[in-house]
Amino acid sequence: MPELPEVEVTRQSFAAQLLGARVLDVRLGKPLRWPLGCAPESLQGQTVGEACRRGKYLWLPLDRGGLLMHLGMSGSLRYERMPQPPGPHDHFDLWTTHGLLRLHDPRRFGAVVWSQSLETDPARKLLAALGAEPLEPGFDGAVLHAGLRGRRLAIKQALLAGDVVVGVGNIYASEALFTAGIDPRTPAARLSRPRCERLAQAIRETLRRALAAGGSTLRDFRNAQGHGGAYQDQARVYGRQGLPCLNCGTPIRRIVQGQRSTYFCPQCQTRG
DNA sequence: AAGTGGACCTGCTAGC
DNA sequence: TGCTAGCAGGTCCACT
Repeated sequence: MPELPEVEVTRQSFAAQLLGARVLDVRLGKPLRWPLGCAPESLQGQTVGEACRRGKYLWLPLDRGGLLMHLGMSGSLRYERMPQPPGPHDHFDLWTTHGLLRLHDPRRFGAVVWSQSLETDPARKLLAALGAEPLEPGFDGAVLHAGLRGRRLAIKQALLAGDVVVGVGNIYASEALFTAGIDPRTPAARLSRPRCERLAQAIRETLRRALAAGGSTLRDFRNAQGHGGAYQDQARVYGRQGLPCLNCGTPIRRIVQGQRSTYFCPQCQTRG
C-alpha cells in the first residue's frame, strides 16, 4: 500500500502530536515481519522525539534508541487520543501520555523494530542499500543516470528496487513513467541522460502531487488522523487497463513485470 | 554482481 | 449461495 507519499502523509499527521510524549505501555498483537527486538517494558518511561522518514521507513526516536517502522503492503498508523479497543489486525500499540499510536496491518508485512540508532543494526542494515530521496535537493537526472548505469533490467523494476531512488512504489512508478513518456520495459541503462532528467522531474512531480492530495487510498489507506487520500482519482494509468489514454485515447495496457502489474500507454510511452 | 522467483499473510472480487 | 482463482500499495532472501 504505502509508498513515499502515504508514509510521509502519515508521518506529518502524528509527529507533532506525539513529540515530547512519554511512553506508558506497549501492546503487541500477532507477529509482524520481524520481532520488536527488545522487551516492550524497556520502552516505558522514555520520551518520544520527532518522527522522521527515510524512504518508506519511519523512525521514531526515543531516549535510548528508537523504533523503525514500516507499513508493508497493508499497514497504516493511527493516532488516537481516545483509543478504541484493539481490533484483530491491530498489532502494535504505543500508549503514551499524549495518546495512542497504533499499527493496523491485516497482512502483517509491516514491522516495528527497535534499534539503538540509525547507524547501528538492525536499522543500519535495513537502510543500507536505500537510494536517493526523490524530494530532496540532491536528486536529479544525473543521479538517476549514474544509478542506472549497467542495469539491464526494465526501468519500471529498477525504480521499484529502491537502490537508485527510494519511495517509488507500484502506483507511482507507472504514473511517473507515463508522465515522462517512457516505456516501462526499456532497459534501465538505455535511458539517455535527457530522458533521465525527464524521469527525475516526473518522479518529483508525481510524488509532490500525491503528497498534496493526501496520498492514494485504493482500499484502506488512512493517515494517522483517519483521513483517506485522493490521488487515486488523479491516476492517469494505474488501474486504468483498457480505458482510453487521457492524452491520445489509445487503450491503457496492463503487463506483468517481476510479478507486479504495470500500466502504460503503448502510444505515448516509448523506448526512446 | 545483477537478475529472478519464492516467501511472508489476509481479504476482497470476479467468475463459474 | 458458495467455492476458487487471482489480485493487492513491499521487500527480503536464496539461488542462478
